[in-house]
Amino acid sequence: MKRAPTAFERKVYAAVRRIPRGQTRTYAWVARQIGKAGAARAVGNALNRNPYAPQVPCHRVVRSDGSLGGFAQGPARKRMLLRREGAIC
DNA sequence: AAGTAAGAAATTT
DNA sequence: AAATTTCTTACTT
Repeated sequence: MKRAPTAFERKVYAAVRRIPRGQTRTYAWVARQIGKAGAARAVGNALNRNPYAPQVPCHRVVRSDGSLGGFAQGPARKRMLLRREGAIC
């Protein structure tokens, strides 16, 4: 299972990593930061295969509606992390 | 290389 | 809420 991190993934990780603790961003927001507005889905894909799990706070990325959407580790995990950061509380 | 399948979204009606 | 659209990666041929 070797996958080479592409430029797209790299940008996604960088953008998500920039998210300050206690705040959430939307997939569209990240997609726009990397210059691929509209690729929100692709962003989710990159996070799903994120080889930088502890580096990339994918749990800080939520949908535009404020819903958690999906999560590789489970939505419960995301909810807990966000609650701890006070992002949704 | 080309085509197909799937993925955690967003937008529009 | 349902249907449609859009982007990228991975697998298969």
